[in-house]
Amino acid sequence: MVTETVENYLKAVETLSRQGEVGVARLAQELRLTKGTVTSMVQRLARRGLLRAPRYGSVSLTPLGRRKALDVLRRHRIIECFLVRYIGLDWTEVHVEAERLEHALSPRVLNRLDALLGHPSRDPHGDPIPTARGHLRVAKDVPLDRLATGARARIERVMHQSPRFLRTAASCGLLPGAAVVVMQSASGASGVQLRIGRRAPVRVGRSIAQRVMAVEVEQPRLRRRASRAARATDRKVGVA
Amino acid sequence: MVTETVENYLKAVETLSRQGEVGVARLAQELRLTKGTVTSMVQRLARRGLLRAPRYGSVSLTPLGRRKALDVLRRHRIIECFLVRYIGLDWTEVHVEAERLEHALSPRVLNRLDALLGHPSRDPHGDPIPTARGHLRVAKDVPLDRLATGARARIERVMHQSPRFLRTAASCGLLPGAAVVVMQSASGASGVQLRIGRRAPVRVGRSIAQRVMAVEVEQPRLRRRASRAARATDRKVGVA
DNA sequence: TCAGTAAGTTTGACGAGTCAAACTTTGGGG
DNA sequence: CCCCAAAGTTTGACTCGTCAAACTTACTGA
Ligand SMILES: [Mn+2]
Ligand SMILES: [Mn+2]
Ligand SMILES: [Mn+2]
Ligand SMILES: [Mn+2]
Repeated sequence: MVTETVENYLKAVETLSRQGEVGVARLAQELRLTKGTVTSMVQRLARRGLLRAPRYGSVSLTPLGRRKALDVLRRHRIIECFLVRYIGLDWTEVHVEAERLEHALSPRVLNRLDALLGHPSRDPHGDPIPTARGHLRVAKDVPLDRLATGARARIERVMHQSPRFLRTAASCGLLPGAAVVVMQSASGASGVQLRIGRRAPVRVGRSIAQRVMAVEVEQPRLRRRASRAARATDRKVGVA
Repeated sequence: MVTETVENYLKAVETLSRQGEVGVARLAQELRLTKGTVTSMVQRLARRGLLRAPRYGSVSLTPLGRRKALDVLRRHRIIECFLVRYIGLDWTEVHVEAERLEHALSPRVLNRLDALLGHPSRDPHGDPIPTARGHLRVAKDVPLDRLATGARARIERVMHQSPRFLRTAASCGLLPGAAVVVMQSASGASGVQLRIGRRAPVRVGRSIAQRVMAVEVEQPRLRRRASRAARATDRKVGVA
């Protein structure tokens, strides 16, 4: 039986592994546990065939483990969509709620929810939702601080789940779907200067710019409508 | 911290205590655990001030324990309403789903859900929903096998959660809100003969009649509209 | 009245999940 | 090349929730 705890470990390995090696220390930090605890748990999961855990090496998911991790991730993100759309929660707060509900949702209910939402492909933060068959689309977006001066781009996702961070991002219009123009690209520690939508240009610090992902837009002068999701969120957050 | 396990114990004590003494054996049966396990758990909960557990006596809830039990029950029943109304699950199946979700719902989400549903006072089985302040209305309904011949009544609730049982009840029209006339009252083991709605009279066995609760209707000839809940359920179950 | 049975308790054991603290390995800077 | 801090592991202990099996108490009905 896969407990809530096990699901959380697997999900953590999956998400951390998208940004480099997954060490015990990193996992321990993510899960807010001690290193010793993580070492022993990781060894047990390896014995169960869910992880590979070479001694002193980087932890990785087996196909089975990955499958289960993506199942959890799918539940998590579909729940987030649902909480925003039907329950009326703010996108800055849904993460914690989903963190608990993701373990209590039967396949039945999940499927109904998915259908009710029209089979969404992204959650409110712009993160892709794994398919029911366990496939996760790889995003080819880039953090704002890698964009060159003059680039035009569309915000794809806002990484990092803390409400503090998300509120800050939202307050300057950095929401999935928003259009941005880079007035002055990031250099040193000074951050990046942006025009977001039709707002006055603002300077965005490195720590934020690193965590907001965007894709460059090819046809900049062609006026595009913001996506439905972006407009809905705008209303919710009170963006003009 | 109140774990899922503890919540289940408290809820079980609360519901069982409405039908007599709550002994360890009865609790063990309800929770599908051994007597020994229940004894020790019940003693721990007593130490925590949630239960009273006199040696060899009947278990009961302290005010604190009762409060927590009713909170869980409230969550359970609101979730059931939600699953029927928004997710489209059948009333015969919502119980198991709610059994897991009831432990994962934050007060925030619960309140939104409650509002979304228009603050329902009963769940799909007709069971009353405790208020947010922890008050549970006492029902003065009576099982079908206590009704006299000629009595006219309205079904209030169908006790017992097994899908098998609920499907059987539904198949002969015994749903909350349905109108019944007692053609022949229960006697011996023979069950009761009923006219349910406008259907042809049927004989309902004791085991069923004992678990379907009804209230006598004063003005039998005054044609009353079925409650909204009853009609919704009728559609779902395919009742004419 | 008292024997048999149902109800309740105790005991000893276990797996999951966790921590603190001591210990070992690894890898990069001097 | 070597040292040492960071990363990883081990050890010993603890709580929670559970079981099986032996034991004790209470009640019922003959
Ligand atoms: Mn979680
Ligand atoms: Mn998300
Ligand atoms: Mn439950
Ligand atoms: Mn119910």
